[in-house]
Amino acid sequence: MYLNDLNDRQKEAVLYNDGPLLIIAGAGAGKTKTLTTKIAYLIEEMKVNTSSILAITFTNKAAKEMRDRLFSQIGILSKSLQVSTFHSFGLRLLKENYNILGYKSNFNIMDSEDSLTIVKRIIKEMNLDPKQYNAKAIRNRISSCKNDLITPEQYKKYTVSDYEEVVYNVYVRYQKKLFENNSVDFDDLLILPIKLFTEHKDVLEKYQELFKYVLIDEYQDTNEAQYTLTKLISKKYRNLTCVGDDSQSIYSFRGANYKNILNFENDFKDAKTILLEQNYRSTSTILDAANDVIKNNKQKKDKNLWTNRGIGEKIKYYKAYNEIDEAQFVVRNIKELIDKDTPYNEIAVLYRTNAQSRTIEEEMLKANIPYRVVGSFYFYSRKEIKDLLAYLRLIHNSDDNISLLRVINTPKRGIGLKTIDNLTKKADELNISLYEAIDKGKELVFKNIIEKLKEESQNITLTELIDKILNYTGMKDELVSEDSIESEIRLENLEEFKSITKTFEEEEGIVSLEDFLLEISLISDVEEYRDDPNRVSLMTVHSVKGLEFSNVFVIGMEEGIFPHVNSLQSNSEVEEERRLCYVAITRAKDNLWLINTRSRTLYGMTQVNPTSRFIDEINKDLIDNISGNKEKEEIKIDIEEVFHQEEVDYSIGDIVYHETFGMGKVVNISGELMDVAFKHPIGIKKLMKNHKKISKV
DNA sequence: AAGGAAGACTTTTTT
DNA sequence: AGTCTTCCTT
Repeated sequence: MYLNDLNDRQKEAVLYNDGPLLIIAGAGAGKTKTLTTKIAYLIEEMKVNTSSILAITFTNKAAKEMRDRLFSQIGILSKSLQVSTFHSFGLRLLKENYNILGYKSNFNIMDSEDSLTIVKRIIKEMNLDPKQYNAKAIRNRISSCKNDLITPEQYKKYTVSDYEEVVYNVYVRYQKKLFENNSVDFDDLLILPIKLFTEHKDVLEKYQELFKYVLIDEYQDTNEAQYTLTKLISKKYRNLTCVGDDSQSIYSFRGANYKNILNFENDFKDAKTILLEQNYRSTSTILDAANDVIKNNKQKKDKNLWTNRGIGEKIKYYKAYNEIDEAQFVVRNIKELIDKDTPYNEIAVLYRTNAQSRTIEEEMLKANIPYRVVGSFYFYSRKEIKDLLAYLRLIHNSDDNISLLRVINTPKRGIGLKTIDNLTKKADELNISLYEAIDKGKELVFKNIIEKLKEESQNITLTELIDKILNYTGMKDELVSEDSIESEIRLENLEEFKSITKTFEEEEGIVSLEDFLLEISLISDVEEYRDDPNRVSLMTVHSVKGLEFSNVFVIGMEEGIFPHVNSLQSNSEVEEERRLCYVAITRAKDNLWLINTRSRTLYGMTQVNPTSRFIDEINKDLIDNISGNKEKEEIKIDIEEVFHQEEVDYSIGDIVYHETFGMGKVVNISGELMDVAFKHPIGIKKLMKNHKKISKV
């Protein structure tokens, strides 16, 4: 039976079911396979009820992957398993217990963009200088607090500066506002269940009894809130299996703490640990390169990954002239692969930042290669989609002030700032929602449209409702009459959205607006609905985790891109970038290309970046340089061209001269970078200390 | 209140 | 570079 497909270690992991178990699994060591086999074993051999099993992954993609595998292993039975991300599990708990927590059944989930809007409004309301108090920074801070389970009151105890005092006040208002809007944010999906469990022991016990077996994937990426939730739910039966790899921890910016792995044995004294070290994915060349890179990290648990797949091809390194050349090189090579009948879904292009996808996309379009950009921000963040969603939300929950403000004048209805001001005042006075406050004028016309939609929504499907929204609100007319290429794309996107709701309806039977809105807010990636394998994948290194491809191109292997500039100041952040690089390399089964450019235009500035340190860390014998034979020398020359030979020592207050920006003053120094203040309109610039363009005066 | 122009601002990663 | 903001004119 299926156990025969496993190696001894994996088998051991499947068969051990007496208490806490930690599986440390290197990349490609059959982590997911082990987990799914374990679940199959629990169900088929140990006769555990499917509803007693809780399997948690980190991303939707990973959850889908696990569901698919389980389906092929145990068939239809897998459909009744709870396999979800932490956030969607939190959502389930919230749906089942919202009243205990004081929410109404039609609560809604705010995404991070909505959160930002709220923070911006609060900053305005408090009459703060938005330059001094950056909304994004404050939102991130609030989010970190929440993920670390720090309440506003606890935060207040540690405030030392005026700035933090302000953050505290914003935090308090933010929470209040969310609650008033009957809304929760992403972080609440973790925090509220914890609150529920700690304040209502009976509820906790119910769920502990329900989920006798808990399995967590990508354990290295759990943050404090997730860890606490895990501990709470598995405390009674202690059948907790965590799988992870500290070398692949790449979410510390979200509060993930890979030390949760290192601490597992402390937290669960009788825990058993099993190491999976055989890699089934990559050639030894690729694996050696990955090991070469990761061994430069000081913080890690020692593992010895090995493979018997043979040496395979060398890693191909190419230094392009610029980012267009880089993209053309990639496309050229993809074409060659396709000519050799390589399936599209065995090819991936990986990059550090989303902004890099654009050039590749353009070249792919030109070359007529079908591709998909996997990742967030692609679809759901489009204006027309967000507008439509806001209408849906407003129909479902008219207390949702944020959505109302978004669409009350979209398309234009002649409702301006003044009207909204009056409305806000009235709503504040009477302590009612903006929607309720409407009783006259053009805004009443708007309200009537919503009322009509509300009424009609009772008897029609979601897809039909969307059609009505597009018609009644004038969204469609506006786009049709605009008659531009842009408006056409927007219309297409709306059609696409309808096909999503249709799929939703077909898969789930009839879907309520409520269920749809909650589900959709946790899914950032429209690709999850399209299952077309005949396309090349373009994605960030973060979103590729857990996937594998026969052929992998990693672009932008430059200092400042990968590792990213913002990480260069701190050792621990560079180590995280290195883990990220490790993830990128280990996605490749057979062929790996590492690519960078001599010069790159990004965000409107052309920069010349040195080759990524990660390339230098790889043993040269593993790499075949195909940029022409001048390679490494040339890279050296590049560095000499751009940087001073010797370190120049700066201190704050020094006057410097920059060839482009002129005279400036050093205002801050951190590591290899410094902030230099130049005259208006240049302002403060972050610069590399020993760049040739700068000299000390 | 709307539309357009100029100016400012941001540019890591995800649920 | 592209997007978002703000200000000015109509």
